[in-house]
Amino acid sequence: MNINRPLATMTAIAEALGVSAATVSNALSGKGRVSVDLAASIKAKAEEIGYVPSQAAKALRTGRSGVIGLVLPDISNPLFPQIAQAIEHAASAAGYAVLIGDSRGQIARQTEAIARLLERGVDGVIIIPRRGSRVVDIGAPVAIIDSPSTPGNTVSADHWEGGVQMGRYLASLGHRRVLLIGQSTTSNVQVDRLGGLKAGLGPDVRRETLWVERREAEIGAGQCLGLSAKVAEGFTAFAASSDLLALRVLTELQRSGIDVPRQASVSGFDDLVWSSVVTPQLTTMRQDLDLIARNAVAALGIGIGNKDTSVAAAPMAANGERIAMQLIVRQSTAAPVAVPEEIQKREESE
Amino acid sequence: MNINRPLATMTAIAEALGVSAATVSNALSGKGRVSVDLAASIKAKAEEIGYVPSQAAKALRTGRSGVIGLVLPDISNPLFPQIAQAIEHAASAAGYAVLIGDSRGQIARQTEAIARLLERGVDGVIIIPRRGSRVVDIGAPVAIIDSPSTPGNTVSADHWEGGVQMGRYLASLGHRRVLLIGQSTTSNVQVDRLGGLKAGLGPDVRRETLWVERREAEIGAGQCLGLSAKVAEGFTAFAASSDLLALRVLTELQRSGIDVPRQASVSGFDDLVWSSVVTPQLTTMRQDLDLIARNAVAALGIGIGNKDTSVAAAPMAANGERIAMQLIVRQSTAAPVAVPEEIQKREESE
DNA sequence: TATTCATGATTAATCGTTTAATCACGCAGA
DNA sequence: TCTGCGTGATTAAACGATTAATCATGAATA
Repeated sequence: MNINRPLATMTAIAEALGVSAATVSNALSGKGRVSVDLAASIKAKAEEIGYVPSQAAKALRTGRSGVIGLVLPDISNPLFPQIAQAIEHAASAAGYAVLIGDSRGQIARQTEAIARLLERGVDGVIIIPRRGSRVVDIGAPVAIIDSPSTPGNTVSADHWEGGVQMGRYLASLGHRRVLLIGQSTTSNVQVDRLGGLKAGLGPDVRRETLWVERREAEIGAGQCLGLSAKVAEGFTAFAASSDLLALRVLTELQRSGIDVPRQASVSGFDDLVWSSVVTPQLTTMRQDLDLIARNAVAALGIGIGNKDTSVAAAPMAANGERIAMQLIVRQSTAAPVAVPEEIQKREESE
Repeated sequence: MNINRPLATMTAIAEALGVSAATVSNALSGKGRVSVDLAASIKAKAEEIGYVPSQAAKALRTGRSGVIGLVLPDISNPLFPQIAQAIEHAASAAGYAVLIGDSRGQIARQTEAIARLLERGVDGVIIIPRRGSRVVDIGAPVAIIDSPSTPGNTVSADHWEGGVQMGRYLASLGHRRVLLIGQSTTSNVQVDRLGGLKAGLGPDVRRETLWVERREAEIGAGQCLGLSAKVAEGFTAFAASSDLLALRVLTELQRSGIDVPRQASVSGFDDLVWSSVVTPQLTTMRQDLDLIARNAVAALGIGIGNKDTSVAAAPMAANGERIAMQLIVRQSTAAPVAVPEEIQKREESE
């Protein structure tokens, strides 16, 4: 395009204006002492020749790359696009670029992925750890987005409180028999969400918990979870710990000829992209990912500013910010139809 | 962790062994002339002190950052996780790191996102352009993953041929009345897929095309598409241009009390994560994203090797590799039930 | 007139690698 | 003995920005 692009350096500006490179640097950064008119003409010249600072040189000199790493051990996580977008946005607002760190779904490679990022000279790392895996000290600023109940967590949605909200909402609709559905008990996030749900539903609501991973160990993966039987038992609401699970629940119920939400309500968590395209649209809890991302980046920024990287992680781990979740009511939840008498009786006698 | 980490430089190795830094560089890169035993002891020392080359210094000196940018204009694309993972893997195998470029869903910001990546000194950019947006010459190596029918496309799945496969499969099941469902006519990918579907279904199959975006302009977003009416008309198969659309179709049909696949078959494209968790599991076409990613990175590698970046894009645009798609048959498709007589008659009379 | 001081700009070193150019040295051929 | 050459290593100059230290200049003060 332009032959002078590689020449668009500070020295080039300096030579063109007959000043020293240091002056150019000072003018552009506004740090040293430069007369206003010289600074103006330097900036004009920079603009004119299309000057773009060399990140490599800056990184070499300052020891900061202006890049942070983002590690998502479970990249198949459907929330990934939204998280990545939120982090990228927050990071670029803070002047950072984001490098992808992928551990290819294997927990063991999480450390390896982090190491690769560190070799690339990232100034810090944001990690969304896979279910319960611990992050070792890596000698660099780290922000962990997991769950408030995870030790070392830096910032995350308040999954418990989100569960409470959803639980209260379902109870307020009149549901008195709710099935809580989680994928795995090793996930702090899911445990929190279901725990919150129980608390929110209150003591007057009967509930049962279904852990899909455990059930699948018996019946085989991908099999029906036997939800229509639960409806027959009198369950009127199915609260899943994630939209993915909610989707599974929704389609299984529909397949069994159960009308959602008339005969059974279904709710999820995360507000994934498809939540609003399915019929009926899914009621769910949304995380404020933008806010979470901003906090994570901010926490990192503090750490990066720290000279001593080995202790930088300590002050950050202290905050453990928890971000409120937002209830998104759509079509998959409604008040239950009148409970059949025989079930109501049995329930009372129990 | 170790105070000597910042000291783990080439010069440190050189001093420790009493040789020059140049010799260390030669030994480690295997380029210059170094005696085998000296090289061995240099490598040993490097290992010992935990030497990690400074990417910044290397980038400054060589003019190559070893980083490529990945631009996904529509980051909410549910295929993003898989694409990102594939690209990251292919890139790291080729010695590159991947920087996220996000245009926040806005087509106009695509160029802006690319510019930001370029400022970061990326050696090349992989772009998955949003529906039909053109990529301007950016004076750096670019690989475009879109559709073979897009001018400038570098590598992509053979969406048309994938459509043909799916069409043949549906026809072979015995479907004679198929509804093709796409989101937007501005997407080359979707147009290709539906075009291939038509070709694959052959002349004996009656079909109609539903463009959701167009329909929603009339009925409003998120409304029912009136698919049960189509079933009543005699349509036995619904072939969507993406899994997201297929999911919408599936749930709408189920909501209407239509049994999938007994009364209607549903198929999608992309094999997204949820395809196998819904009930019934979705029949779909899978892209070989790993192969696509490898090709894209390879194409970039060629370009990066080129000194003259302004013409580097030219030889790459020439290949336009198309990667075969793979049919994943699951539960959402089956042979149609016998067609009701009156419909069959009407069809014949038309 | 001599001293101090603020201002504005320059010098030069530095970050860690790469690489072309150079050098020292021993050995074979003339 | 002198020249030429291959081998193994060194020198030194980049790459482009940052920054502490220095310097020149003129105005204000003693």
